[in-house]
Amino acid sequence: MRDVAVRAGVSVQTVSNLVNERFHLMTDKTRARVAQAMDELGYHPNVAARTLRSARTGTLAFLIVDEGARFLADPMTDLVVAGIGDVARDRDYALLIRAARPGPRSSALFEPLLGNRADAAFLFLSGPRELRAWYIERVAALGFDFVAFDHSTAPAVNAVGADDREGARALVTHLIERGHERLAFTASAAPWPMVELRHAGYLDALAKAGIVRDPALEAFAGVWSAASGAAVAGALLDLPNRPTAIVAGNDLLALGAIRAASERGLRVPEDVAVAGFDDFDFAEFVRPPLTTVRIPGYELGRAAATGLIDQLEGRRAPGWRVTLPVELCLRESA
Amino acid sequence: MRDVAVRAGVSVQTVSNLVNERFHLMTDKTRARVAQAMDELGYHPNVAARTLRSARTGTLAFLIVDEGARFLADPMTDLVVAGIGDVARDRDYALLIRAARPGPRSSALFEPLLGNRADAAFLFLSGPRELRAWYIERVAALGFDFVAFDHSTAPAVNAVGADDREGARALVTHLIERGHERLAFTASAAPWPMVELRHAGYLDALAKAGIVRDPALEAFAGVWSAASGAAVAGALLDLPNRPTAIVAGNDLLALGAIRAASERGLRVPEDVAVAGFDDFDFAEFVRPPLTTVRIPGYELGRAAATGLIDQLEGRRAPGWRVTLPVELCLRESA
DNA sequence: TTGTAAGCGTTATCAG
DNA sequence: CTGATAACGCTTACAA
Repeated sequence: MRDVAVRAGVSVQTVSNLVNERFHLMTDKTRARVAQAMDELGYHPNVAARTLRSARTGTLAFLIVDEGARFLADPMTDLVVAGIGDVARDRDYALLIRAARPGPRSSALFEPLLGNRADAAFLFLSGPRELRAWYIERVAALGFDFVAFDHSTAPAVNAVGADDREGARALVTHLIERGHERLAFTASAAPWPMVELRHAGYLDALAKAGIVRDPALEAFAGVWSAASGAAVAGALLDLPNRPTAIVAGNDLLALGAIRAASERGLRVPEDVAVAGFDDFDFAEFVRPPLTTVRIPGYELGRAAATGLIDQLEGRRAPGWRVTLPVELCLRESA
Repeated sequence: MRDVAVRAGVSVQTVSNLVNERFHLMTDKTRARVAQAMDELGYHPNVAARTLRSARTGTLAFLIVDEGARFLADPMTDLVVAGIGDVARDRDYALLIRAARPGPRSSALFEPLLGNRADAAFLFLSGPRELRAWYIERVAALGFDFVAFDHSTAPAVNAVGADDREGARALVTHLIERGHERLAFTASAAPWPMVELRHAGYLDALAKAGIVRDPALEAFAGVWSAASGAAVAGALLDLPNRPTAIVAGNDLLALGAIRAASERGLRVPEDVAVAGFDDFDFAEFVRPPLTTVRIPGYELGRAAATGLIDQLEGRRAPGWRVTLPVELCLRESA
């Protein structure tokens, strides 16, 4: 920066002013001269120095607690990150991604915040509810701005989520209206906030229809993959009194369930109905096309990023929440 | 850090030494005392200050040039990023993601590097070959360490890729052996290095079998989605002399092609064979199960990250390349 | 409108 | 082994 100042024959102060778009503090001529000098020298401001001085990084951290090693291989996670990424880019923020396992309580997840690498954070948490709560309390206690993708938090916490519970309710009610009475629910072993909501909605619908809940039909096992879904659904279908409908925690699991059914010579949806959640790109194109609940992951990411940046820039007061509607996609599988 | 030093009754220098694991520069007793002081004060090193002083960020940038707004919604991209992310985490690097559109040549993509936000970069480029080459030359000229996911580069450039060409050759040869002579090839409108290789392999196999290439059967249109794949494949299937096999640029496109076929009352694979690339999670579970070429995206990411970090840490000389084998997955669709 | 100088929290140098 | 001191490149008072 000093070089630029020298070359343009001004003070570093003026160069700094230009970089920070305080144009009213200089004549147009000066501005042009400095701009030219910056160009000629290929000058680029040093983010570290700026951060050190201003305690502002221009970076947002996406903090994820996930069981799997390949956490970014999950389609829903990706959709959310994509939404955040687009907004961040448009509003000139960088995005830093950091993952931790849902193991022992540790602040390692917050390194980007603690080390002054990021101004604020997105919390995408899985694991037991108390552990999630601990993370949220911790980051709040540290005084950072953040938003959680978790509606089961204190109202003061910024939160973004979809109406998974209502979606599950609608889906299961639909199945019940189609005459199903033995409805299974499957999800991964690792707890996720949205899955808890889906499960709650499932129970809501059963209760409302007066169907007694059968724990044998609720399986929380494996991971979020089609292969895992096939194994879990297979076990359910091998039950002496097998379910007539399987509500899978997401579309990948549903895909596995369809496979498990066909391996057993069962037709979908005639012998067993299968439904999923998320409406991933492939859902409409598999056979039979998947009945599912569309979760607007990309839009969730956008909403979270917009809210957080607004708050950082003083345009929104903390304590906001966003709940996005979901859409029941009735296709052929259920 | 000064607070810690005061509390422990040592100099800041000693604290710095501890933080940087130069344990031989202090007695065990000092070390314990400083560690305790750090703990009590909840001290955390400031990354900006360290970066400013040491010109090292501990951050790697993933730079992607992609047409789509939702660039992170692409499964292959995600797999690669997941592989990078895991290695980065294990070796204590943060990952910064930055995207740009393949529009006018601009250095905006390199902001993380130029602004000293990252030490090195992964280049995941799409777009016309000259544009990709321009980006690579540019970042090389700027003197940063980087690795490209692109084998069509000068040998001095670090590159990581899969053997897409050989995979395509094997796949198409298989189809030809099954008696197909009218083989279509589809891909998105936006060029990608790996797709160029797949297309080249397709042409290799045709040439070897003495089949004359028919440009009418090669469609580069739309985006990487099942819906887009259905449209493109549909057009091909409506041709007066329609192909008997469709080699889709990836599995999503293949899924769309299967849908397009079934909409036209064509059976897969009896009336038209369909094959894809990538072997996404769902490929094995759709109906009919997809014949595809497995591209080890996650492993590509790991290889790139491992190589780049090794190089940064002086354990590998620049100019390395990694080519990972692919696997032909013969299932029922072709 | 421009210039000067202090200081952000580290690390490196060099003397004790 | 420890302590003082000078950078790193920028922002921000405050002075001119």
